[in-house]
Formats: sequence, C-alpha cells, structure tokens
Amino acid sequence: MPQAGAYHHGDLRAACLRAARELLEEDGSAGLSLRAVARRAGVSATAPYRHYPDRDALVSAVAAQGYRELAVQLAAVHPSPTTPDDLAAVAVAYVRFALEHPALFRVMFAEPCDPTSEDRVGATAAISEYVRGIVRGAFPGADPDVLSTTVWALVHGLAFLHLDGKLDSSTPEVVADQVGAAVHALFTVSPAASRTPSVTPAKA
Amino acid sequence: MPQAGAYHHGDLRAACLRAARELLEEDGSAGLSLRAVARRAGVSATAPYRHYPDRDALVSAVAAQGYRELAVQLAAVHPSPTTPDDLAAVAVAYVRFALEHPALFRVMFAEPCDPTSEDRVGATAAISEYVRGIVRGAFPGADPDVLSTTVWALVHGLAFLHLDGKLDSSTPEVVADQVGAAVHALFTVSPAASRTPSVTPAKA
DNA sequence: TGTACATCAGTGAACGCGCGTTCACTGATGTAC
DNA sequence: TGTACATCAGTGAACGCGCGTTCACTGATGTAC
Repeated sequence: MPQAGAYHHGDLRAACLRAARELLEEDGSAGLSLRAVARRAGVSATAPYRHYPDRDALVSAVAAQGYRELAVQLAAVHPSPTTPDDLAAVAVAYVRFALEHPALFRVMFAEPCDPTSEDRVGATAAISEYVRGIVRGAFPGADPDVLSTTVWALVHGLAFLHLDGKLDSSTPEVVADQVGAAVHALFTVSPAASRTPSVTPAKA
Repeated sequence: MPQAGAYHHGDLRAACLRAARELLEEDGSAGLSLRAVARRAGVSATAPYRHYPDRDALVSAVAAQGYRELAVQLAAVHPSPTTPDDLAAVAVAYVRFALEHPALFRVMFAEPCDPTSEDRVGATAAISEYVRGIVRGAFPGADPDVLSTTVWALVHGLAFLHLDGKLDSSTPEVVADQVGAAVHALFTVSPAASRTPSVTPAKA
C-alpha cells in the first residue's frame, strides 16, 4: 500500500498543489498551466495526469485549498465576532488575504468555476456559513439572509476593488483603515447592532 | 484625408473593438486574442497592429469602452439618486450590467490593468465620481470618502458574487430583490440617512 | 524466505493547436506640381 | 486636368512559443504463493 509521502515521487498530488501555489504567488497569475506545474514539481509533463483527470481538476483543487485557508485565517482572527471592532478585524483579514494572495484569490473567484466540484462547492459553503454565523450573532434582530449577503458583498467588493487598483492600497495600514471605516459605516449605524448583542461569547 | 468610415477597411479601429465585444459576449470570456479579433473583423491577423500597438492596448480600449457604457447606463437610471429606492435602482443596474456582460465586466476589472492607460484611468475615475456624487447628495452628513467607497464596494461585491455563482442568480427578479434588500439594509438603517442631518458622520 | 507476477506512478516522444509578433510586401488612397 | 510620387492600411508567410492531451513504454513497488 502506498504509504502517504513515500511512493515513486512521494506524494505528487500534494506536490502539484504546492507547485501550483508557488507559481501563483510568483507569476502574479498568468496561466497556471499543467505543464508549468509539472515542471515546477520536477516531473514530466504528463505525470500529473495520474492524479488529476485534467487541468480544470487541478485548478479546482487549488481553489478549494484557497477557500479552506481563507476560512482558517478568518476563524483565527475571531471564531464568532460580535462587536463592530471584531467584525472589522475579520473584514480586514479577508481583504488582507486577497491582497497577499491575489492570484489565488482570483482563481478562487473566477468564472470557469466548475459548479460540480464538490470540493469547491463545499469550501464555498463553509465561508458562506461562517459569515452567516457572524451576522446571526452580531445582528440578532436582522434578517440573517439579507445581512450576511450584504456583509459578504461589502467585504468581497472591497477586496476586489483593492486588488484591481481601484482604491488606494499603498500600505497595509491604509487598506486596513479603509476597510475598517467601511465596515463601521455599515455596522455602527445599524440600530440592531448598536444595541447590546444578546449573546456575548469570548472576547470582552 | 481618411474620412472616418471609408478607408481601406472603413474603420478597422472601431471594427476591432466591435469584434472584441462580440467575442466576449459569445465565448463567455476565454482569451480574447488579437488573432480572433482580426478573424472576426474579416481582416488579416496583423492588420490590427496598424491601430493598436499590442494586445494590451486593444484590451484596455475594450475595458474603457465598458466603463463608459456602464456609466451611461447608471446615469440613465438616475442622474442623481437621493432616496433609498433611487440608490437601489442604480445598484440593480450596476449588477445587471455585470450579469448581462460578464466577460466584459471581467475585462474591466481584471488584474493586468495597465495603470498608464489614460483612457482606462479616466473612465474608472468617472464612475468613482458618479458614486461619490450620489453619496454626497443622499448622505449629506456622512464622510463622502468612506461612504462612497462603502457603497461602491457593496454593489461591486454583489456583482462579483453573482457573477461567480456564489449567490442565487436564477432570475433577474431574484437578483434585483437581493440587491435591493442589501442596499436598503445599508441605507435605511442609517440614522444619518433617514433623518436629514447636517453633521452626522456615518462613522460614529 | 524467495520468486514470479500484477499493479500503477512516472516517462518521453509526439499530435495538433492557437497564440503574439516580425517582416518585407502590395496596392489603394491622397497630394504636389 | 493629368501624372508622378508619397503615404500608409492591410497582406501573408514565417518565427518561436507553450499549451493540453494521447500513447506506448519502463521500472519501481507491493503481493501471492
């Protein structure tokens, strides 16, 4: 039985993923070709076909990994934010993720997104649920469907506008301020939010 | 003197732009190659080089045209919206534009955006100014910088999440409802907006 | 334990493709006299 | 007005490239007896 980590190559499946990520970080974005991934993994051009049926499968796997990492990073900031500052911190982390991994972020949110990739759909749903959870906790009086969409869209829009150079992204501080201000603009003006939240777990 | 519309080809510059647009509408997005544009325009592969120094120049021209069209469509809905319903209608138009021209929208907001293209920068600035104008009129007490960024990001995020299939886009009505609800969530909960304040920054 | 066999990860040549861009050209249009 | 010339939009062959994918293969690993 091929014990993980020591077969012919070792674990080419994971190595391809790693190679793809490296290429994304370096080349900005460009094409992310199967051949380039194979090259970078130190393997023949056709070897990846043992592990991915085609290029799209690799790309979907990369995207799914990106979603998981994003979810981890958001949760690391705050498992369930309730105050405006909490929420702003999470939003800043979201935008920071996009700016630190621009090419990956674009792969994650790009058109040829095969809707049949369970891996991918599941990973997206996880983020969606995380946002909804935040909203439920932070805005107990509001419609969670509408408000979680609103929050996600606001933060996602900030991420993309920064990514595309439509907003001032000169320094991380400037970005953080901008994102924080935008979230506060949404949050603090909400009557439902400025009351004391019904539940206040963790963080004082 | 080459009177516009009747030279060798007629006006290949405009024809290329038209061909590029058609390709974007049809192929979803894909590559938008110079060669494909030339083919579609019924001209040799190298003819476009008489009018565009390289592929990027063509792409930038397409993007700039997209910005101008978007600006026109928004202004057509309402030159200077002031009520929540006005603003929602403009937001819906923005998202509708994205969903009706997905490939164009991606070209407009894509990374390899040459920041030196005056055409493009100018067109972006126009939209930015339009949003700012709306915010100034609708939220006279708020910080126009923060709030116009917030509004644009919210709407832009909605557009992209719909484009990427992260939200229910099954019918135009569903989308319109969702966008309207999101905008109202931002707008109507704002004390600064529902009163008629003179000095009440949204960011408390 | 040793040997024959099956499995399957990775190879390397080859396919046909479309791409951006160059180059020397041709031929229609506009211009000067 | 007619002719010689300059301009320049569009041509077509050619370049070198990287791509996704196929195929028959080889050779290391694991397995059955």
